[in-house]
Amino acid sequence: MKSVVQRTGLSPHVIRVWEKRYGAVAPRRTASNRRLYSEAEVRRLLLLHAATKAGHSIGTIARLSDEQLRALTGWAEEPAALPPIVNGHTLPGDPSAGFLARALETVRRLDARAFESVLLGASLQLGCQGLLQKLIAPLVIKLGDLWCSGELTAAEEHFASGAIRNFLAGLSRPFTLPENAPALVVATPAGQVHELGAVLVAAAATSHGWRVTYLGTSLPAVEIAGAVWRTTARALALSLVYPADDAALPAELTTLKRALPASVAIVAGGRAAAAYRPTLEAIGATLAEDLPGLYAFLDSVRQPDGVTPSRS
Amino acid sequence: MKSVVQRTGLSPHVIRVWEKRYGAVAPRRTASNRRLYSEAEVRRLLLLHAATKAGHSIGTIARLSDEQLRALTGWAEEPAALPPIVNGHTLPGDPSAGFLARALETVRRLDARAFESVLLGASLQLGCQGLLQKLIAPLVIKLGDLWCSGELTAAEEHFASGAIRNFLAGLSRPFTLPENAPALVVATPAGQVHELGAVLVAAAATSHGWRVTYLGTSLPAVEIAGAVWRTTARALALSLVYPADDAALPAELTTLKRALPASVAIVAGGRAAAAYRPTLEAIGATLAEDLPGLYAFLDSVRQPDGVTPSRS
DNA sequence: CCAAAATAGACCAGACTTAGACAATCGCAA
DNA sequence: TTGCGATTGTCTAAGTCTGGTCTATTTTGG
Repeated sequence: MKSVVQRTGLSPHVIRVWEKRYGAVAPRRTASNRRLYSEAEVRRLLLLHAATKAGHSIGTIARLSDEQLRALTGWAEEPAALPPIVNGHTLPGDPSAGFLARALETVRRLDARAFESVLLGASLQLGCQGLLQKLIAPLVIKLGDLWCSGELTAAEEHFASGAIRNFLAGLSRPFTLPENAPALVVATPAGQVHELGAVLVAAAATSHGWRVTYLGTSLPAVEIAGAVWRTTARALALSLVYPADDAALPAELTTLKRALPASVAIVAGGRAAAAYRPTLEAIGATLAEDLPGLYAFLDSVRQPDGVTPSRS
Repeated sequence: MKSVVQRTGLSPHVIRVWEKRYGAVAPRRTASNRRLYSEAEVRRLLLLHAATKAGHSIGTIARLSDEQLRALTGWAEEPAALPPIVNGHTLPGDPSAGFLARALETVRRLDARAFESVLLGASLQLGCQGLLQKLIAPLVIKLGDLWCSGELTAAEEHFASGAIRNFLAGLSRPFTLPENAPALVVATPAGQVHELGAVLVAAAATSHGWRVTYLGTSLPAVEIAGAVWRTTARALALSLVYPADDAALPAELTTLKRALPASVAIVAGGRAAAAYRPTLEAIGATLAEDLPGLYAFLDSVRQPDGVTPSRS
């Protein structure tokens, strides 16, 4: 099972040597003498790796308890288990370092692998929800800011878009949803060209137990409404990012409202959502400022027939 | 009944060995000792195939129950086994035709999970290359046709785009590229709004051992060129799908050519590529009609300077 | 008689295990 | 500063385990 253990970012040799010389871990063995690591041991190895990267020598920390290690590294929470398929490496060097800054730096370099590596490290350390709220959401906002002020090129923005999208797709895959999970349609109305917000919403809702139908950017109202009808969705999420002064959008939104089933709740978010507040209020949409706001909306809309097994 | 069992994508040898060594299945026998598989056993073999592809060793999972296997693979629903063909000899020509039809049907229903299920089943039976060449590529073309003729709504097109994109992202993730893999930039020039072709190219190139920087749709020439410079890419792939009569595109392409390093090879593909042939020839771009064409281009460009010394 | 399918066994590539050697690096004493 | 030992990561060699493939041979159905 060494290949699975590669998700610690350590080489097989190192893991064996740590076990033999310092008794850092004591994995079970199969009948044929192969090492079998428990989830807890994998996490312990991650902790040890982080601690050594932070400067502690392995010989002095190998026998410490998990609690002591956590205190040493400053890792707050048990890292959430990740999709076991990942084969990437390169842990976060500094537990305290800003993932945001490193993510931005990799975007600037257009280095997809390094970028994914940062996201992976963050997801290990922060957990799925933490990743979304503490890294992805701020990152999306930051990218939007930089793009608006011209400090980010279109290539960089597109690149980050695609990379985040792909990563979140992989993150959402392992979620097994109950058959009766409520359905949500995520889209951006015609004229809205930025995808990142919608992607973020889709991932958040999926991790929150919703069955998401993602439609992407710039769809006419009729199309969105049709999709809602066809998927019998309970709610519709709209991402409004740019432009913030589209004269045609209010009409689009009212058309959309008219074409929707009356029972469908609408939520809108994104940097430009506030700019369209009157129209949004007119069509009865909820405004979600941030991810907690989105979660609150989703919980309020989720009906009691589903038992809401929330994942965290 | 072994030929019918090929719909699991496994070789006859493997199926027999799994049965003999691990007791994975226990098919009934005819009077003359031939194996007779039930539908449930075929599905079980599919599950086992998926699980082994996901990295689990057959020896440890062969005795698990179907439920455990489903949990392991994350397949909520019954795997999309192949056409329910029975004794009728409908087999050899195109096992992919069935997948294509079913994929289209799930797109029509906007059912993301069913769609993924079809893609997953196809990837098992056809393999990675087969999936791309026999299902995804035709599917992309078909979707384009339907969209052009108005038989596909924008919502369906967007939905399929996103779903395929996500699936291919997951498919490419496990690839571990050598450090010196040649780099490729994939983009569509300004004005080109269809993403699917570019996504397909990106996945194909990744699976072919290239380090891909994916930039998405509708990027100005300067941006694309800048990305090529920064990633020190050896080649650039452009996807031209729609529109086929953009008057501004030739100028865009020549600008692009001028801004690129001279050593960078350009390849163009997509339904609209032929329409811009003169311009493409003028800038020295290769025209790739299909995936084999793309592979040929990639192989011809891959230089021997990185001979993979296998030691860094 | 031939194609297809069955069995038993050989075979091979790759991954894993152990033991030990080797090379950097660091701290500390002279 | 130099020298020396301890620490720590990496590498090699030889043997084992695992799992897919292949061959030889026999049986069956058309």
